[in-house]
Amino acid sequence: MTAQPSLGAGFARHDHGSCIEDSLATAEAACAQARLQLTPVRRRVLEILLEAHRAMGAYDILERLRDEGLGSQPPVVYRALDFLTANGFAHRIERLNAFIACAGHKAGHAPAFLICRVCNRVAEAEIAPDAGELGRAATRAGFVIERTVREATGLCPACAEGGEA
Amino acid sequence: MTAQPSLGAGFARHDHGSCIEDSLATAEAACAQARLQLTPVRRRVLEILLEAHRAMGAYDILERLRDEGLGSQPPVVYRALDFLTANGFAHRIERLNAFIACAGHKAGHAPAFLICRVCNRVAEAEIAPDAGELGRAATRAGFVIERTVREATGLCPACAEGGEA
DNA sequence: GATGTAATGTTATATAATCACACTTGGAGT
DNA sequence: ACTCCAAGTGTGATTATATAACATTACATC
Repeated sequence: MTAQPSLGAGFARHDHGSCIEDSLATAEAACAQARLQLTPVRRRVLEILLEAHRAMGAYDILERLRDEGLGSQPPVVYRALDFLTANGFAHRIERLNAFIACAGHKAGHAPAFLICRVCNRVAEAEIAPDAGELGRAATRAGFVIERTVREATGLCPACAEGGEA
Repeated sequence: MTAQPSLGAGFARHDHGSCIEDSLATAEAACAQARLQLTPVRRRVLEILLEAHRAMGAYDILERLRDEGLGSQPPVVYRALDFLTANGFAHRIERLNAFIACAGHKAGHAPAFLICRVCNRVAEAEIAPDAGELGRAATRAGFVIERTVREATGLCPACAEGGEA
């Protein structure tokens, strides 16, 4: 879980600098709208996730915060991450016990993730909440879905092409 | 993660005693076939999972093993779980950091899970490997899927009916 | 019976997450 | 201005989950 420079969402290159600013601005607007407080710690954690543009472990983030004097104990980062994930600004990747900034932020969406096991980059894909066989299976079983986890591990285009494994 | 008596797969009642025996027999046959060793520890861990018939944490299982003198340190249970999951006899539920016996065991299947957040029971549903939007998203992105995680959290029929939350 | 491989035993440690409680701050009501 | 409350933060300790590293055993094969 080392921090490295990165390419983009969907494994495609894009204008990274502006995407950070845009996302932050969107988050700020959304918070103002919903009377949520994007406090310094919360804002900085989101920013760190946006800059990394890949999944980061809570303790990796904490290390950065510590360097910057913004907090030094685990609860600091976990509280910020709780806030960010609860409000859709970031997502938890269960498979990695890690977190990633939300790409796109449409309210109430059900994201799916493609995780490259080599370069560790993560792409986010939008998916209808109860779509697909998971939803059908739930209906069949009389199960009420509240949240879904859809994560695929494998090889991203770049890593699949180069020496894979 | 306390062990409790339970009902069944798919949240439906079924003959539990025989389902344990059947699954164990199937596992034994499969191991014999594939020249895999279903050693005492491995067999017992599978049995524990089958009896619980719900997701169990590794340390819950370890506690049982310890009581029975079958092993007392974490690596014991993790190695057994690695074996069982690698060979399709059990599955890891990422969302819960827990494990569950496989219901059905068809080779090379891609299971999905319905997890009740109240009673903690888990139902397993069979799903085509790259089916659905996750597969389509991967194709679009040029991503090679090796493994998928599909887990839905919510309310099982019984808990949805009674006082939910 | 020497050798190789798979499995197990055991100690220590790494990694992830939460609890519990004190403190600060900024607004609402008076 | 004062009190109160709620949200957020600081901090130390603890719990939960998982792996590393290395010694030992068990068994098959030659």
